[in-house]
Amino acid sequence: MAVHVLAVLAYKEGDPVTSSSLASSVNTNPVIIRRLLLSLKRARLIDTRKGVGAGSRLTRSPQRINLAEIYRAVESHETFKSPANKPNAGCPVGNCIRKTLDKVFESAENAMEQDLRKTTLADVVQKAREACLGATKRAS
Amino acid sequence: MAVHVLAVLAYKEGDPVTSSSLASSVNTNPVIIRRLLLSLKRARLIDTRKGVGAGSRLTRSPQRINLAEIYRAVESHETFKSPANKPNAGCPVGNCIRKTLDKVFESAENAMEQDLRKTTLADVVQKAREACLGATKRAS
DNA sequence: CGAGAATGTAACATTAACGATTACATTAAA
DNA sequence: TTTAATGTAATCGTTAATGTTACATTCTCG
Repeated sequence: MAVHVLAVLAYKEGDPVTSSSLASSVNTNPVIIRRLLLSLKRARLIDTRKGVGAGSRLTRSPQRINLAEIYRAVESHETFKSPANKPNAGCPVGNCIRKTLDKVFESAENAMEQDLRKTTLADVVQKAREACLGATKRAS
Repeated sequence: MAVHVLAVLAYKEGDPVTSSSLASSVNTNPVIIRRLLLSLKRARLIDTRKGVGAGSRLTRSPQRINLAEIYRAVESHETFKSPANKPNAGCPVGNCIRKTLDKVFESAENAMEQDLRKTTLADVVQKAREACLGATKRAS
């Protein structure tokens, strides 16, 4: 969803967009969007202004924003959360496996982010546009 | 958690282990374990026998089981599920972005699995053992 | 062959996370 | 000063995951 929102912002190229219009684009509630925008603002991906005629816009050009940044801004980094369940102290494996797995998972998440880094927001917008044209042509 | 269970199985090298003892190792309920074991059995990673003195064991040596296989067996492949929310038809971006993002995420997930493939169950067990020794030494 | 021990599985309760909704104080531009 | 927008809190519903209980089934051993 975060990507969707940013894609709309990229589409509007610099014009400030309100959370209400973003919400209607994603078919959800403005408050949900605002919470999302807060995360994005914390990550300095967008810029928000308050007041009449206000809204949000990107701080950089879409070519310079990659999906890994968006992922980091939004996700809670708990794709692989070890369960809060403390393992049985009597188990010779349980006690020591946690840290080992954490390392492995961190590496896996890094690999994923590396891959996401290859795609920019501009790429997404452009490909979406192409897909759209294809669909229109097919429908006509 | 799945990895934890399999690590215990690897530790016991071939001896059948009951879901009850696995459950007490992970500090959870036998039924949870049994549900997990079903997934693992479907993926042909383990072999379960019923009846007295029964239990589960690995079908292959731990050197020949990598974490990507375990991930595939257990995870629902919805790490990035696009929200069921249908986008607003009026939004020029929303209509066409879905498929584009799905492709990107699939690629990212593949990257992650590639990374997981580098670690075998045997690696995990061995590293956990080392971590354990270190902890013991530090405590003594 | 029968008893006991284990799995397979269904039904249901509990919990946590997320989205949705409502409400309201705050801010800033016109 | 008015008004449109954000920031934020409180609450509710839904869904998924876990936990729990229960029971039929299956297998092995005596």
